[in-house]
Amino acid sequence: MTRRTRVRFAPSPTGPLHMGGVRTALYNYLYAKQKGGDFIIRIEDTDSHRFVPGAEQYIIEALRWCGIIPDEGVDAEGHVVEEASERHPHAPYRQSQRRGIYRKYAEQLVQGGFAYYAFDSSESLDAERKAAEAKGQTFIYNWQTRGRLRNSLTLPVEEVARLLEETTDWTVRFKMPEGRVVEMDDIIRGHISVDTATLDDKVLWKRADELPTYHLANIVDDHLMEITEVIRGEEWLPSLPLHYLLYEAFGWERPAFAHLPLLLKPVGNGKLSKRDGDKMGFPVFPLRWVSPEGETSRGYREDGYFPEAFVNMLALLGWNPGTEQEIFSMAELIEAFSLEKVGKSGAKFNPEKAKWFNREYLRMKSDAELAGLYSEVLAAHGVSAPPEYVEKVVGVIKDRATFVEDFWTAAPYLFVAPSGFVEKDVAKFLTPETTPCLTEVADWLNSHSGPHPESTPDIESHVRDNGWPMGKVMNAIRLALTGSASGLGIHEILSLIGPAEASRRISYLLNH
RNA sequence: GGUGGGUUCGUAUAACGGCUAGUACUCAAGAUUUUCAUUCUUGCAAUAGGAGUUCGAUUCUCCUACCCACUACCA
Repeated sequence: MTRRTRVRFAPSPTGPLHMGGVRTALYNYLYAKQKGGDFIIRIEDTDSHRFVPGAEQYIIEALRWCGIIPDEGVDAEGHVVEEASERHPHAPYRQSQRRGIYRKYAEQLVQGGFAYYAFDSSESLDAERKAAEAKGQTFIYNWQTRGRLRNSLTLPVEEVARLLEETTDWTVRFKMPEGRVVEMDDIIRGHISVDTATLDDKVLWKRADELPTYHLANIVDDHLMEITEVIRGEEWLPSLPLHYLLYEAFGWERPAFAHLPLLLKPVGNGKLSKRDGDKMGFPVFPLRWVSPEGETSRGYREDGYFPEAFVNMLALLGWNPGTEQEIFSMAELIEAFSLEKVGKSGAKFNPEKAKWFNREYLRMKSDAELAGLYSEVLAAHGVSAPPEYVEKVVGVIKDRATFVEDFWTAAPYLFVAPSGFVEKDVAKFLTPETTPCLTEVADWLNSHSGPHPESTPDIESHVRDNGWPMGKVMNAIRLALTGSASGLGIHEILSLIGPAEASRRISYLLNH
């Protein structure tokens, strides 16, 4: 009998979730949905020192914006569930609120001889590290050193009992075996083997704050929450042997593992970091983030990206369908996704491609939907216009935009008369040759502004019939209508703003 | 330093061990257009290096180089 697929995204609320984290969540989500299983959110806040207020809410909101909705762990209002219910049987989903359950598992490991109590102070361990460093070596708390350190393996039983009772800065450490090769399998990377002699005795539980470290909490909760596949970032690969050993020590069936490649910065080397975005002018976060210190980082949402485009772009960063299809709805992603086709190497994020995706999605949207979005932008610029008019405008300028905001920057003149003119273009097109033509056109347009608004005067034919130089006159007219010699077709502009307004603008330019 | 992972055009990627190494983004050129943009066409551009296995290697093995991650009482 096969178990129901259950995967989890387990972020640590130490700051905003960056796009790499979103991708990890997305892959988990796609996998779960494809298998008809559950996608669970668990908050791994076992480090009280690094807790950042607002981060947890940010993470949930960011996922929600992307359309990544958890089945379990977060309620309909976007709050992390604290009380168990049928839908959320494993509550609470915040590890800090589960602290009571980890200690017994740590004790169980000690009883079984898989772990031990360590009483070394952080100061003494720091001193060990410094001493080793001075000799050009690295201090490792493991089979080589644990025998001379202060722990339940070296201290008398009574002393251990006393310290356990009377002191509060001790920890439980995993007793990493010294001579074993752990054979592991990764869905993406295949077979991996590691010699435990090179590994250290990781801290599993801290008496000081009565909290587990990531490793223990992770394994215990994944087991308790019946997780079937662990899909996480590549940075966890080095601790996979420990996790294998932990499952073994508990005697639990372990989930399958898949370690995702990292997201790299667009230029140079190294993983994508918060600073790259600020430096190179693209967001690394899904949503804008204002740190408790007041520092602001931009977000894809606020930069005008559609969540579908952002998700689509992210999905293809490290995964491909094996076909040449590039545009995928969430439903199509769920259908096509497979961990086997996830790449092994880190992916450099390309901001240009992200824009391309947004442009594609913008074009797929209906004029009506876009008009609704554009109206908000217009309002922000202090402009209001009838919805029918905005929709017509959108239809005309859709192809020149990547973001909704571009509708405005590409053609503000469809709503407001140009307040100034590009001097270079004025010098080039407002010449003794074109001026009389403009004067004539202004009058001609006025004569067409009256009773029949349905038909737009054919200005091109008019210019041709008069035998004027087409390019020069048309550009002079465009200059009058838009403020510069580049932009939409004259006829299109005319059909939108009307002959009367066009005539007015031409007169204005002539008096300029 | 140690351990692990990785390496196909600038970027993302495709290629049962078998066509001239394909596609998309970017870039360049041309066509179309009253301008700009769009659109269309064309082009530039890659298997990190070296051995080995094989009739044949981008693909499998080994070595080297480079890149990345981890090496905390952080996740």
